[in-house]
Amino acid sequence: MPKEKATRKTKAKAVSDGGKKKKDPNAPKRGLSAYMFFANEQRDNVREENPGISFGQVGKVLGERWKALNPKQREPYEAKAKTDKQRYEDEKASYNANDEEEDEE
DNA sequence: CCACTGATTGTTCCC
DNA sequence: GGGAACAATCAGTGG
Repeated sequence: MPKEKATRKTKAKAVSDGGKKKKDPNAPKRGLSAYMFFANEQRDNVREENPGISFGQVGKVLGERWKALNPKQREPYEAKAKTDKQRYEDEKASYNANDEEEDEE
């Protein structure tokens, strides 16, 4: 097998009830992924080139196109993802700061 | 120290 | 509103 990530759709039910990776209290939801931004733009383009296609096809072609793109093409998307990540960092910072003390609300 | 795994995010589709 | 294929990503925990 080339590469089968058995680590997918984990949200199904990570650990039964062990409670190993306790979710963060404030959970600074990470920034979006490059794919998220890519989909935001391509979603329009893809649907335009494939009028009347179902989500199943859209999602698939979307992923294929994404990989079909060159690193330089993903640059703008990765750049956005990076920007979002920075936002996430800010949340993480506040989340960490809150951990110490500081009570705003 | 390194690896993995779990959690998250956004799109569209239909119920 | 949510679940599901599509991909990325990152932080925390374990050995």
